[in-house]
Amino acid sequence: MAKTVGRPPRSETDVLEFRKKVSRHAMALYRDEGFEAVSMRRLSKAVGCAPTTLYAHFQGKTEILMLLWADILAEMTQYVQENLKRTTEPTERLKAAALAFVGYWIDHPDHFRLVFMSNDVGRSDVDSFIETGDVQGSFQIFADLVGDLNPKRIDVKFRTDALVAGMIGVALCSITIRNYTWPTVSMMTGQLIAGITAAPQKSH
Amino acid sequence: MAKTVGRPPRSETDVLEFRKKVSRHAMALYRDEGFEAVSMRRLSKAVGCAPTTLYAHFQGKTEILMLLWADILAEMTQYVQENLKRTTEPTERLKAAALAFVGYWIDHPDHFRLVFMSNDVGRSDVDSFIETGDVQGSFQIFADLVGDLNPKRIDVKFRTDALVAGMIGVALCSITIRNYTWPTVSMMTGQLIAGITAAPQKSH
DNA sequence: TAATTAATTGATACGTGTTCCATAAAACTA
DNA sequence: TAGTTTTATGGAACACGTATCAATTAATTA
Repeated sequence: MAKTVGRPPRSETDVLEFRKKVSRHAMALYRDEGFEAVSMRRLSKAVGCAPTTLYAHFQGKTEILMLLWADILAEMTQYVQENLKRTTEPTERLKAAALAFVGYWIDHPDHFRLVFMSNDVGRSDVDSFIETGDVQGSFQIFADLVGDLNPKRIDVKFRTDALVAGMIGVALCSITIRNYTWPTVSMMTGQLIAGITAAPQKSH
Repeated sequence: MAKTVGRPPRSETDVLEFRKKVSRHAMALYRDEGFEAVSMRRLSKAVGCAPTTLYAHFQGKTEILMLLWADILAEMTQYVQENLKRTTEPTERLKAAALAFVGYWIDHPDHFRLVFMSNDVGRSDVDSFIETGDVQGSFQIFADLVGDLNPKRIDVKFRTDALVAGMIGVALCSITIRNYTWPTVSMMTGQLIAGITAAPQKSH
């Protein structure tokens, strides 16, 4: 850790600054011209650096795409909260939140594909991202709502996780298998929530 | 429809034969060397035709990949049925089936990615495939099990679809978000099934 | 056999993610 | 200033999906 001869490594702030810059341009490209527009070559041109430089700062394209996740999840979270204020009854609030959650993804299928269907996600990438507060925060709403629903607060985390996974599945099916006549989102989320309010399972 | 001069179009059997041939080689490539190995150039080499010929027979790579779906779904269906025979009690049978379903995908994440996470699926492709009996048959098991569970046979289709979507979501989350400590598959599927056995929802 | 129509081929092209490597620039210490 | 170390750059390369288009082969009827 002693001072060494030569050019010092990138300062912490420099690294963050560059990543933020890339994030901004990637988001602009994605927003303005869609998913296919955000390629390494085009992105590097927008940022003003060489394509290879991106690989010096990121492990690959996936790590860059994850920068967009935070924005999308934030937008989704806000949408859910907006459609939440209507009622105060716990079950109705949870129902409204679930409907908004699934509805958001169905209304923005490209966002869903970007976040949940990027095929080549290396495990380590996702891991580090999940530990960021962004994701946890996005799903904390549902933990709160489930907690309100179940005052005894038994298995709140487990039940919330199962609900979230189920909702993601409903969105996935509705988005990718369009021709099949799925039940309404309302019915499917209703059934998911019914699973939560059911009697506690016997542990085994 | 009158006889015309010149070379006639491909006969029905020729078309089917070629598609079957491509299917076999694609499956072999995928089984032996993994997903990345099945590329248009390599596949055409294996089949013994020019790469462009594949585009004369198929709309694109996605349509070829869907040939693999049938095999995978058949394998999955068989696995579910094998893990089904143990018990005769309806709820336990459904639980075992759900566990096997999700377990299969978790044990074969590459297959899951291939079937449910191929990103560029054109809608028409999927539509035509879904109408094939293969898919319907793969999920008919669950419709039967749900039917057995609920003798009154109310909303069997709706409840089954919601269950399937939920299970796919559980698999998706467990596969792609590895670092997060999800509840056990048993707990999550148990909650999904609890949603089915719950009292009928009020229609609205 | 000659004419005609469909199927197939080969070549070429574009943009893609990614990697390697040699070189240049930058930023620091001695 | 000279030396050293890191970062950035440019260029090339590889295989990929996909498209176009002219040339060729094949199969049929007149």
